[in-house]
Amino acid sequence: MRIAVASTRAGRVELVDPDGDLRLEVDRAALPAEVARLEVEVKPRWVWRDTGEWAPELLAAGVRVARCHDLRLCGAILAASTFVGEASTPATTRPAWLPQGPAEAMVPSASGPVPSAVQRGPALFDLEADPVGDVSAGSAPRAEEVAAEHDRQLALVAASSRPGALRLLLAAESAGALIAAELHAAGLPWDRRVHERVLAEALGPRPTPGRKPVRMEELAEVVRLALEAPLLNLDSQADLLRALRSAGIAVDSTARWELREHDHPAIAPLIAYKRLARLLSANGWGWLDEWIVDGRFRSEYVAGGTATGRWATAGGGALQLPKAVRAAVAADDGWMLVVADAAQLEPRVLAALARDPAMAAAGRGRDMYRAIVDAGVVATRDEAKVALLGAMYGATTGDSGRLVPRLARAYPQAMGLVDRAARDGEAGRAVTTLLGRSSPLPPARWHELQARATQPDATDADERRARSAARDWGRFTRNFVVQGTAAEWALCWLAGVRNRLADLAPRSPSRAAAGSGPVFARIPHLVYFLHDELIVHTPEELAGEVAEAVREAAEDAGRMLFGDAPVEFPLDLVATGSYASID
DNA sequence: ACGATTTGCGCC
DNA sequence: AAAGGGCGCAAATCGT
Repeated sequence: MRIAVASTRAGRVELVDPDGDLRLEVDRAALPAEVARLEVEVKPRWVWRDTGEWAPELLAAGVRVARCHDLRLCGAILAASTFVGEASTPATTRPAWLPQGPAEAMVPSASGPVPSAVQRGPALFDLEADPVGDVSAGSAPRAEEVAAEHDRQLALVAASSRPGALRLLLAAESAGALIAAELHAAGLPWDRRVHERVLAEALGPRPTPGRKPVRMEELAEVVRLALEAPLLNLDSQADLLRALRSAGIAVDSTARWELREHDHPAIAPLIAYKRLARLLSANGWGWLDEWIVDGRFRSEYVAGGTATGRWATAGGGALQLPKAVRAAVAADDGWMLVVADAAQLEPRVLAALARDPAMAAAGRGRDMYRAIVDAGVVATRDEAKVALLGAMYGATTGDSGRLVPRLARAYPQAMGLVDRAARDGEAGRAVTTLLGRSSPLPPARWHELQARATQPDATDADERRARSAARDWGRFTRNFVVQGTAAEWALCWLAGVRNRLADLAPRSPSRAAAGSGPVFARIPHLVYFLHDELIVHTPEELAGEVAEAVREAAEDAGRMLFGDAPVEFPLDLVATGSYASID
């Protein structure tokens, strides 16, 4: 059973089962209680325009739903998917109240979510996104319209070339939207004192506003002496670059990887300075004050926020937590963190996706890179890693590029798959993940470049530019199929973990997690997700069962995507008090 | 003065 | 070992 949810012009909420006779209208304040009742009585799939419009207030009121269909996210997938036939009639047009185009970010506003003004294309060099017209989401839909749009999307799936795959993808994507809201509501448990200790050890005591930490001042002075530039401001890269050059260090940028190549007494302290400056500006005391409230870090997760289906975040940088501060992620008293990540996920996904028997054999054990060495393809584990990453990212030069051909001989099917994806991209065609998420098409500017290169009066420079842009886009599509399919595996894993945790829930532990909000205070709950890694915060007596649930969900995900393909997806998994880095 | 762009770097 | 894919964020710099 499904229930369409929509707000009325009078600010009330309609709940409609379009296939039955359920039809309710309630005050917004009464919504959580009504949803909770229906969740118990009929356990429907909730159908709504945007999970972000509804889930937060439900969670704040202590109500969680099991399943939903997010029309915005699913509509974006279907609009782009090559699994969906071209024969779209006027009757299958997306409604005005759903944003057009793939995966625009929706930003909250007073009148409800609206699409952000800019539609960002992939961040590929200087290619600009297509200009986008009026993308106003229009007024809020009525429940009948929500249900009709759901019907339209289901019909597209049914008429597609791979209905089963798309159904799984849409379910996983919608589950992801719920989980994103739940991660925000629960928050990541954070020990401010541990974080402050990390900062003090690295930077010295917290400086007064406007001053730099003493460790940074000391290092800056060493650099100035070594460069004989007594007044140099290290924070100005232009000044810094000039100073480096007049000290005889031939660099084209102040980037660390380039600095590292040079031997000069200023280099080591400069790199140390930059490391501290980064820690201070990204995760220093200011960040603590802004983001840690009541012992929780509440980032906003953006499910489906990137072209490949990986998530993004808005604010707080939750997906870029430096290893140095992860020790501050600490379970509440009486609770534990179950930390799990999928080891070598992307190469395993490639092996399974391509059904490459030789690479799958390497992907059967715990260490795929070691297995590639044992198979005699390359000499060292490092080479195996670099070669495999190079194959997936499209490396052509350097050691990585040099090793790729050996990989191609050993694993022709796997390399064939990514090479084909690259050729499709170079030709301006979309590529598609296992479950049906398709890559965006290159922007108009890209096509102009290609067209110009074929003109009779095209210059060498025109051709060079066009070829370079084509190859850039080919590297994007090459990586897209692997990264996107890995994101699908991870989403299925995450959704599976969520479902299994819900089954563990009824037994309540003795101690409540005080900062986790009304829904999660007494039950194991997800608190973090990072592409191929997740954390569950759990009462300690349930940690063993949670770990088992996480493992089972990973096995399920492998089967759901790849059936009996002989590739394993082993987890690195620990139950611990803190997320302190172990490697 | 202020918004947009660039640079550098954190994560996967 | 090399500088290949996807992101977000902060600060400096550029452009108006």
